[in-house]
Amino acid sequence: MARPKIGETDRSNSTDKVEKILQGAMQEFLAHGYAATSMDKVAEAAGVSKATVYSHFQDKEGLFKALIEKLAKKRFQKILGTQALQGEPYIVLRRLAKTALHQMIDDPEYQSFERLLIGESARFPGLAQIFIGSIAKPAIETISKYIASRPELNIPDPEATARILIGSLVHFVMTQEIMHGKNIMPMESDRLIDALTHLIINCAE
Amino acid sequence: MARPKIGETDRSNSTDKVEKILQGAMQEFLAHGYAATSMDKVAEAAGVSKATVYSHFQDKEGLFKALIEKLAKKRFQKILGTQALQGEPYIVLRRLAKTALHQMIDDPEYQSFERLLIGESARFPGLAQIFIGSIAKPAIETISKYIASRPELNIPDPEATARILIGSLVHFVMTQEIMHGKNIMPMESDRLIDALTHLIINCAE
DNA sequence: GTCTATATAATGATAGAC
DNA sequence: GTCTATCATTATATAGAC
Repeated sequence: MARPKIGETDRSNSTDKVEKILQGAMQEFLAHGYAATSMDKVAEAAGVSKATVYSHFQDKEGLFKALIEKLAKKRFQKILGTQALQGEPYIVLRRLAKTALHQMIDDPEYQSFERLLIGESARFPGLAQIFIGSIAKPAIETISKYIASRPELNIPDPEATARILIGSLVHFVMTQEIMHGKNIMPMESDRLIDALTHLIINCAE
Repeated sequence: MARPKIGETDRSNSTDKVEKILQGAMQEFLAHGYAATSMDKVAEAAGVSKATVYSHFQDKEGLFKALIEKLAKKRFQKILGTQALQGEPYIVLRRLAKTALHQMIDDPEYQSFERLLIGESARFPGLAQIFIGSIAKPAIETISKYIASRPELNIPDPEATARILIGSLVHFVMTQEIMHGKNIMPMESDRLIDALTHLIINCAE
């Protein structure tokens, strides 16, 4: 709604529409990007009229920002819901890499989200930064702390090494899936995982 | 260059227009993306009329594809023009990483190109594949061969390791520059280079 | 080959009925 | 709050003059 008042009891009717609009917006923006998505299509996908969309969101840009922030929060929950990082590095790092890789590969929504954020990162730098701050940064910090907690790994810069780990995985999904390179330069994901764990673990020896 | 046709007069004028159109298209598409770029703006940026644009390119999609293919070729030249990979791994890998990283960081056109290709990789999968085949694949192959040529590195899977190297560098530029994360999670590029060379070199010991 | 002018369609956003 | 109907603008693409 346009002006929420303090202490106002939410009308569930209205909240439902907002949710439907965000659902429709997600479908359209993720499929076609920002500029190629029309408010008519959003309204149609949401099952409401266009005027209703404009009664809940100021304009196209406002709707887009609200959607991206919602999706970033959702991803944040999904990723931080992974298993706690503790135990033998060989086990933990392999499981971490395998889990993260397959979560990205098996999730078309994640891939569309990446396309959208990167594609619009010039027009909406603040939204890309929300993604960085709420997803990439905590992920790197978590891994960095784990690496630092295992002195037997003998890694002088845990944070930089965490970036190498994450960067390798994300870029693998970027080339193979998001940019459709898996038929042009195929590689089993296990080979990447093996090579990564080899680099990180065997360095200590 | 252009194929000379019998009886054609004034062909250099026409070729000039094509070049001007592609220049204008580059400026607009790189700045605003595919959908948000109008043929009017392309014509204006190129200094020609819109009808002239349509006389040389079938439609917006055709112009876009021609531009991306041209840019991919240009990048291909630019990247393969790097120094030959031979010599001591510590020297070669550090120089490679440093050069590649700064070429990407100091090149806004590259960053816009990445935004464009990834953002449009759902609508134009073939164009993303051209990029993969003409840039990412040869780069990985070159590094892979170098790694394989140095058995003292003791790396069991050179190709997967080459992907880790490239992936770390590209993803670093992706988060820091393209997605504007350098103020949110800052890191000196030298730290990444140090950590990478540490992982790859010290593993052999 | 290149231009000006225009046809046709779609877009973001709003007015007013209920 | 939600809808239908509509406005003003802008888009892709083309016709016809020179």
